[in-house]
Amino acid sequence: MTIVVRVDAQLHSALVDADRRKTLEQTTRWDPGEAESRLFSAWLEGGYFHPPAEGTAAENYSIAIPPPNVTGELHMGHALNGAIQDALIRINRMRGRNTLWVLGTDHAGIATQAVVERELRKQGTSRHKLGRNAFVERVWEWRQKYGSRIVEQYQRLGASCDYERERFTLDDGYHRAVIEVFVALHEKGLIYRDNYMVNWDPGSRSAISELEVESREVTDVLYEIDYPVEGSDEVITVATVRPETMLADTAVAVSPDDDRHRRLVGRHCILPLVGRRLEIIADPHVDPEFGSGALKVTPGHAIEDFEIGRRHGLEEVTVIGEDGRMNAAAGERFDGLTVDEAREAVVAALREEGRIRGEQKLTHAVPYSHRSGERIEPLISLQWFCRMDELAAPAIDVVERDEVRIVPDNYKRVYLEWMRNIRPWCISRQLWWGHRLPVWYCDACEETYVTAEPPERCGACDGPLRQDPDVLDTWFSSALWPFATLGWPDRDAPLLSAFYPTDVLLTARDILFLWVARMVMMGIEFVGEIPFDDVYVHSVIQAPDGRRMSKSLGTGIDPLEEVERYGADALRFGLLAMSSTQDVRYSSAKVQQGRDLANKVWNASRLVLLNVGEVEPAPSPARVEDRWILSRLQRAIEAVGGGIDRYDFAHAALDLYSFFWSELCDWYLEIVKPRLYDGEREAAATLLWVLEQTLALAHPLIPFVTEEVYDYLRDAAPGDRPEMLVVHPYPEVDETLIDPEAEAEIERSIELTRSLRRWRDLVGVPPRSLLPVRIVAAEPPHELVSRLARLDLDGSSDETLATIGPVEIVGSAEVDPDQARRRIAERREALHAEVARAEGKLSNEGFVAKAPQDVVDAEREKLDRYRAELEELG
RNA sequence: GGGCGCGUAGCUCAGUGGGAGAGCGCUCGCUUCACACGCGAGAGGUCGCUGGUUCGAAACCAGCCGCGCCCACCA
Repeated sequence: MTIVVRVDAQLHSALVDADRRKTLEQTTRWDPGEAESRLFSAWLEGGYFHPPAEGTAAENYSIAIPPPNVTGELHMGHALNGAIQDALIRINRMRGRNTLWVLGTDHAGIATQAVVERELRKQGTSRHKLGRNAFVERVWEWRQKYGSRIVEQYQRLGASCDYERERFTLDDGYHRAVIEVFVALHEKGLIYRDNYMVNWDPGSRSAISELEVESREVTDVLYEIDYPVEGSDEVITVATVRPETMLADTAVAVSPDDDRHRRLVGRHCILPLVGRRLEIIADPHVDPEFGSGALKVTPGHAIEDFEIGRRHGLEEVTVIGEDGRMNAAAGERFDGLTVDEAREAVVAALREEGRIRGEQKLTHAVPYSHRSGERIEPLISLQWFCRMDELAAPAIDVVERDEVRIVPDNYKRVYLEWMRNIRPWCISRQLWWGHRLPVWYCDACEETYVTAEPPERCGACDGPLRQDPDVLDTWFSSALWPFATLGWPDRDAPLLSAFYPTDVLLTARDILFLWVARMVMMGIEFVGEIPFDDVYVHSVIQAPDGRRMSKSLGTGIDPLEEVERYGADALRFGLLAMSSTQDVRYSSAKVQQGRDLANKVWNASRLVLLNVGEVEPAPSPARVEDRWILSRLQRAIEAVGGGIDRYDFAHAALDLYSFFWSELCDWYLEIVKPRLYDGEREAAATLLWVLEQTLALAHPLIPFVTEEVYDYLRDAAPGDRPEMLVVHPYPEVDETLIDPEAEAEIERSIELTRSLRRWRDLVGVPPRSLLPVRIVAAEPPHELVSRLARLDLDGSSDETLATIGPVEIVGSAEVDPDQARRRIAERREALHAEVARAEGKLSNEGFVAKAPQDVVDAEREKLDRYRAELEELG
C-alpha cells in the first residue's frame, strides 16, 4: 500500500511571491471575468498582434477578416468565424511566423443608410430634408459613435487581430483603390452603362444585384384573363399573378410548337382597359402546358418578358415607378395607386368587363430584397454594369487547378458552376452612403467623363460637369478587401509585399459568390495574384431548435452573453467543438464543456504548480508512466496541431479535451501524485514539461486560461522562456518520445484498474475500504492498480472469489457473496458470447482466407484471451 | 426543374469496410487534502426503411421515406 506523504508544498515550490501563491492556493475556480480583459490588454501592450511589414508573403502568415458591417453586432456566426481565424493566427504566430490578421469593417451601404435613416425619422427629419452632404456627414458621425462596437466585441473573444491597422471600406486609401479599379475596368470596356432590366428594391429605392435577391414561396391568385382577338369573336386567354402589369403589355406570346394557337401567330389582340393592339408572337420560352399556353408579355416589368421583348423588338412600356406606385402611363384611373391597390382596381375593372375567365391559387417562388425584405419590382432602368466573363476566366482556372483550394471540395463545384454561368453585375446603387461613382456628365453636350480626377469644366463645350449621384454596390469595394487593406493601389506598399497573397479565407457558404468569387477575380486582375491559397467553408450556426438564428425570429443567442456566462475560452471551445462543414445547432452544452475544461486546466495547474520544487521543466522518463504520458502527449500534439492545420477544429478541440481530462488528469496526475508530494525531481520536471507543452498546445483554442497559468508557470519554473505564451513555440511531435510499449503497458494497467473498480462497485465494496487480493502472476501489476483500485495486496483468506487478470480477489467481510456470484455468472455469460462470436468468425473459411492477416491474428488472440479468462473463472 | 447535404443513445453530434463512440441528460455511490464547473461506477442504440456488393456494411452501391440548404425565367 502506498501511503501518501504530504510535505508542505510551500517548502517546495519556487513560487516565491507570497501574494501570488496565496491567489493560486485559494482560487479553486477559474474566473474568466477579470482575467480576460487584463490578459487581453497585456497582449495588446506587448505588440504581439502588430507584426512588422517585413519578409515575404510566402514566409509570413496572414488572414484578412471578413469585414463585419459597421452597423453590426457580433453574432454567433462572427464568433465561430473569429474563433477559427484566431486559432489559425495564434498557432502560426507561435510557430514563429510573422503573422498578420487584418481587421476592418464594411461600410455596408444599404444596411447603414437604413439605420441612420431610421434614426432621422425618429428625430422627425429625413435624409431628403438634410440633403446629401449633410446626410453623409451624419452617417460618418454615427459610424464614429457606434460603428466600432463590433471591433470591441471581437476583443472580448480574444481575437488577435492587428488593431493598430484597422481599415474601413470607405477610408481614404480604400476609396483610392475603389476608384482606380472602377476607372481601369471602364477603360478596359468591362464597365458600361446600360438601360436594362434590374431588380428594383422599393424598400431601399435602389437597384440591387441578383445575389441580393432571395426567393420566397408565396401563394398568389393566378388570374386568367381573356384578350379579344382583333377582327373575330375569339379570345386568347392569358394567365398572370400580377394583373396590374397588364397595363404595360406589348404582346402575347405562344409556343412555336403549340398547334392550338399556331393560326393566331401574326394576328393581333386588343388589350382590355387600354385598347392597345398587341401582336401575337411565337417564342420558345412559352410553355404550352402552362395555363392556356398563352403568355402576356410585359417587357417593362418582368425579366423573362424583357428578354422576349428584346428578341422580338417589342415596345417597353413602364407603368410602375421607382417609388412602387403606378405612373401616368398606367392611365388616369390607376395613376398614383400603389401596386397592391392597382391590382385590386385592375381586377375589378376587368371583372366589370367580363374579362376574368377564372382564378386559382398558385404557390410559386417570388423574389424579395435580401436587405429591405420587400418584394422586388423588376424595372427597366439606366444603370452601370460590370461584365464578368472576362474576369471570371482566370478565376475559374485557378480553382480548377487548386491554386485556390476550396475546402470542402464540393463547394469547388458550386463555385465553378456559378462562375461558368456568370452574368453581368449591376454595380450602381441609388444610395448616398458609399463610394460615389467617378463619373461626370456634361448636360450641355452629353459628354461623359470616367476618371479619378475630373476636369473643372467640360473639355468639349466648356459646360459645367455634374457627378453621377449613384454609389457603388458595397460588394464592389469588398471584392478588393485582401489587397486594398494592405496598401494597394500603392504597388510598393510594404504590407502588400509582406502579406499578399493571404493564406486562407474563412467564411460560411452564404457569401461564396457575393464575396469570395469576386475577390478571386479582382485579386488576379489587379495584383496579378490570387488573394488566398485556401478557402475554408465552415458551419452556419443554427438556433438550438434548428431554425435560423435571427433577432427578428427571437432565435438569436448573443455570443457576448455567453462570454459573460461561461467565459471567452468556453465559447471559443464550444463553437469550435460543434463546428464542421455542415450546419450545426447551437449547443450551450458544448460551451459548458469548454468552461469545465478551462476550470480543469486551472485546477490541474494549481496542483502541479503548488507542488513542484525548483526544477526545470524537462522530459525525464524515469518510469513507464512518464514514458506513457510523454508518448500520449505526442499523439495529442499530432491530433490538436494537425487538426487545426487540417481545418478540423472540432476534432482538435475534442482531442485536446480528452487528452487533458482523461489522460493527463484522470490518470497521470493520479499516478504521479505520491511522487510529486514526495518531492521527486524527475516527476516534477516531467510534469512541468508536460504542463508547459499542453498549455502551448491548447493556447490557440483557449488562449486566456492558458496564458494566465503560463504566467504562474514562468514564476515557478526556472529557465528562459518567452514572456507570454502567445509567442511561446508551438509544440511539435518528437518522434523519439513516442513509446508504443509504454502506451500498451499503462493501457493494460488502466483496463485492469477499471475492471477491479467495476467489481468493487457492483459487488458492494464500500469506496473507502481496501479490497483484499492476492497476486497470481509472476509480474505484479503496476503500483497504480493497487492504489487506484484500493487493493490490499496481503489478502489472506483461502477463498478465491474471482480472478481478474493477474489479481485474485479473496473472500472478505465486505463482499456480498451473492453479488459476487452473480457478477461472475454475468461475466462468464459475456465471455461465452464473445468466444462464440470469435469462433464463428474464425470457422468461416471466407474470413480466414480473405481477411487481412493481422485482422485474423487479432481475432485469434482475442479468442485465446477470452478462453483463458473463462478458464480462470472456473 | 437541377444540384448539394443530412437521418447513429432521451438531446447535440463524432465515427465512413473488421467487435457501436463523446459531451450533456439519466441511475447508483463518494465532502478521497487540484477541481462538486469534481471523483468512481452504471443503464441506455434492429446506426431511417428495403434490396444489393463483400468472408464481413453504421460505413460502399441502388431504390424508397423524412428533413434541410443552394441554384433556376413556367407566367
